[in-house]
Amino acid sequence: MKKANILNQLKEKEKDSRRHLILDAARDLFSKKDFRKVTVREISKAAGMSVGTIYNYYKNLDELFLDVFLIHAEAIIELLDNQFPEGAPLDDLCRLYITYLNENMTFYQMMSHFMISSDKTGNGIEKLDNMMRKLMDRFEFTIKSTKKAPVDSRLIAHALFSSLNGIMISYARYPGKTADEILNHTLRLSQIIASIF
Amino acid sequence: MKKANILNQLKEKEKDSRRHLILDAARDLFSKKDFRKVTVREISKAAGMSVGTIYNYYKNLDELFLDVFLIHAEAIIELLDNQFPEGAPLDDLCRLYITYLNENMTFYQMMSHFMISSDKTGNGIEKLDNMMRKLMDRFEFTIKSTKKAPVDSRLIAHALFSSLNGIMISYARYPGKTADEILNHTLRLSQIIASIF
Amino acid sequence: MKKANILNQLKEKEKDSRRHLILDAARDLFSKKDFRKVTVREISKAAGMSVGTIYNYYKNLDELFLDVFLIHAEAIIELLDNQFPEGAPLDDLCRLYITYLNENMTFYQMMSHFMISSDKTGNGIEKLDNMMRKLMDRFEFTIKSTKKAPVDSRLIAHALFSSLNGIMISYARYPGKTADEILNHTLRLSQIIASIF
Amino acid sequence: MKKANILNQLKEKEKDSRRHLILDAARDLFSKKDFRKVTVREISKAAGMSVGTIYNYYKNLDELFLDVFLIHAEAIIELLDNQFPEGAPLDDLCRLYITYLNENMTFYQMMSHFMISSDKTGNGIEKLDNMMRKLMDRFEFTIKSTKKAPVDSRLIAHALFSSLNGIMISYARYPGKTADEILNHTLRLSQIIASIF
DNA sequence: TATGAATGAGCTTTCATTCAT
DNA sequence: TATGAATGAAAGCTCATTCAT
Repeated sequence: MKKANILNQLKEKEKDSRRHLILDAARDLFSKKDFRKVTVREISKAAGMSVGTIYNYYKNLDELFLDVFLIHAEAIIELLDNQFPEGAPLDDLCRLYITYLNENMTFYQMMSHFMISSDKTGNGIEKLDNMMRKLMDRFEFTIKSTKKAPVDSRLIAHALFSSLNGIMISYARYPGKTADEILNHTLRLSQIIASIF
Repeated sequence: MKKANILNQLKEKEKDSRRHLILDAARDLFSKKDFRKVTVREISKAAGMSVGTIYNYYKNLDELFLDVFLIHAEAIIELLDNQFPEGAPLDDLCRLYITYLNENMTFYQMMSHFMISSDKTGNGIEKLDNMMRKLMDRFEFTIKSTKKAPVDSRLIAHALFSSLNGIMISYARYPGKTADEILNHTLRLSQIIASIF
Repeated sequence: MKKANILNQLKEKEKDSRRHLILDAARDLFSKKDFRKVTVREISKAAGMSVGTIYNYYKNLDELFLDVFLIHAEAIIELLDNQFPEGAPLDDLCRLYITYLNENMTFYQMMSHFMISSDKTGNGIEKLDNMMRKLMDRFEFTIKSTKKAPVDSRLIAHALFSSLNGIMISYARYPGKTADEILNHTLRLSQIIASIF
Repeated sequence: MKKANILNQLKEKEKDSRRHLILDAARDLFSKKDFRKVTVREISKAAGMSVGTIYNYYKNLDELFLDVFLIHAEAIIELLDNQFPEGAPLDDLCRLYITYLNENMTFYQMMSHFMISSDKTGNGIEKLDNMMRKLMDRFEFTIKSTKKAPVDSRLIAHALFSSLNGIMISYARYPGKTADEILNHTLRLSQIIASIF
C-alpha cells in the first residue's frame, strides 16, 4: 500500500514536472511573441516533446493559455500575501502590481484578451472568472490593510484594480519608448492613482 | 482642368461612399460578434460587394480594423468637442466616455487588441498612435476646461483615461450580468474615479 | 442583359467543368483505393488544383462523396430509362444492374457505407435518401414493365433491389477470384434471383 | 509436467476471460455507436483495463474488430445448429437470420465494412474469408435440410444468403422508421424471398 | 474599378500504436 | 503481464490575399 502510494506520488511529481516544462516553454514563447500567434507546434518543440503530449496535459490550446494566466494570477496573489507588509501604504501596492505587470506582459495581455472575449462557452471561462474574483478579493483585502484604508473598500478595490490594468493596457506600447521608460511612466501614473485614492 | 477637378471630386465622393459601406457593414458585424472572428467574406457580403473590392479600399484586414477604430476615436473626439459643455464637471466627462464605451464595445475591444499587439510593423501602428495622442490631447484639454481642473493636467489625463479604459476592460463581461448592470457598475466606478480626481 | 446572361451561362459551364474535374479525379481515385481512405489532398492533386478550391465546390468531403454517389445513382436511372427496352425480361434488368455494379464498385461501396451510417445529421442524408427512393421507384417501374410482371410490385422491387445489392456486397471480394470471375458469379446469382421472381 | 499443464490451462482460462472482457466491452460500445468511430481508449476504459493490455490480446484494432465479427458469425452458426429444427421450412431460416441481424446490427455493419475493403493484406482477411465460407456452408446445409429443399443448393445458398444481407443493408436505416418498423419491413421482405425460393 | 475563384500555407486536433517501467 | 504516457503522422478545414477577367 505504502509502496503504491509513494509510486503514485512520484508519478504525480513527474507529471507535474512535465506540465511545468510545457508551461515554462509556453511562457517563454509568450514573452517573445504575441501569445495569440503561438502555435502548439512551437510550444511542443520548445518544450522538447511531441505535439500529442501537450494534449495529454491540456485538452486544448485554450486550456493551456488559461493555465498560464492562472499561474500568473496566483503569483500575484502570493506576491500580495507574502511581499506586501501589512499596513504598508497604498502606493506600495500599486507599485508592486504595476511592476509585476511590466515584467509579465503576458499576464495583462491574456487578461485583456480573455476579458474582451464574448465567448461564454466552456468551463474555462468559469475558472477565469473565479480567479478574477479571487484576485479582486485579495486586492480588496490588501487595500483594507493599508494605512488610511478607504471606507467602501469593495468598490474602491474595483476602481483601483481596473485603473491599474487600464494603465498597462493603455501605455504598454507607448510609441517609441523603451521598456524602462514604459515602466517609469506606468509607475508614475499608478502613483498618481494611488495618491488620490 | 476644372472639369477634371469636379470629376475627381465626384469620384472621391463615390469612393468615400463605398468606403463607408464597408465600414458600416464591418461595424455592424463587430457589434454582433468578436471582431477578431469576423472574416473578409462576411464583411464583403454584408457590404454587398465582392471580397476583391474590399482590398481596393484597404490594403489588408488590419487596415480596415484600424479604420473602424479610428472612426470610433474620431466620434469620441467629436463628442467631447460638441457634447461636452465647457466648464462642466469632470464626472460628466467620465460618464460621457463610459457610456460611449458601453454602447460601442468594439472600440475598447479594438483598443485593447491593438495595444497588446507587439507587432510594431506597418504604418498602421503609426496612425493608431497618432490617433491615441490626439484623443489624449482632447482628453487633457477637456479636463483643463472642467471645474476645479487639476494642475498637472497631462499626467492626470493619462491616468484618468487609462483608468476609464481599465474599468471597461475589467468589467465589460462581468460574469452573469446584463448589459444594463454592466453599464451601471462601470458608471459607478467611473464616478468614484471622477470624484477623487 | 443578354450579354450578362451569356456570361453567366459561360461561368456556369466553366464552374461545371471544374466540378467535373474534381468528380472525375475523385472517381478515379476511388476505383483504385478504398474511398474512405482517399484524402482531400490526394483529390486536389489528382484534379490539378489546390485544396482550397475543392472547398469552393464542396462544403466538405462528405458532400463530395455524396455527389459521387448521386452521379452513379443517376447514371443507373438513366441506364434503366434508356438502355432497358420496355417489355424486356426481368433477368435483363438484373444483368444490367449487376454489370453496372461490377464496373463501378465505388457505387455499392458508398451505398453500403452510407447505409450503415447511423449518423443522421446533415442534409446530406436527406439527399441520399431521396435518391435511394428515386432509384427504387425507377426499379419498381421497370419491374412493372417487364414480361410477367409480379403483382405486388413495390415489395418485390424492394426485395429484388436489396438482393442484388447483397449479392455484390457479399461476393465482390470473393477470396482469390479475379474481377471476371466475380462478375460471372454475381451475374449467375442474379440470374437465379431473377428466375425465381 | 502435469502441474505445469494445469497451470497453463489456468493461465489460458485467465487469458480467455480477459479477452472476453475486451470483447464484451467492444460489442457493447459497437451497439451504441458506429463501430468505425469507437477508439481503443474507449474500449480499454469500458473493459476496465489499460490500452496496452488490449494490444497484448490483439495485434491491432482491426483484429479486435474481426474477432467481434467472428464471434457473431459463430453465434449465428450455433443458432442454425441448435435453434433450427431439421426439416423446418425455409422461411423460418430467413426469419431467424433476419431477426438476428436486426438485434445485432454490428454484425452486418462489420460484414459490410470488411466486404467492401479492398485491402487484401494481413491474415485477418483469411480468417474472415474462412468464417464466411463456414457460415455459407452452414447455410447451405440448413437449406438442404429444409422442406422442399432446392436442387442446386450451393448457388441457392449463396443467392439467399446475399439477398438477406442485402435486405438489411438496404433497409436498416430506412429514413424515419423505428427499429420495430424496420424489423417488420425486413422480415416481410425476407419472407418474400423465402417464399419464392 | 469590381469581381470572386483560386490559392496553399498553416492551423488544431486525433488516435493507433509503442515501449520503458 | 499490465500499464498509460509519449509519439507524430496525418487528417480536414480555414481564410487572408491575389489576380486574370
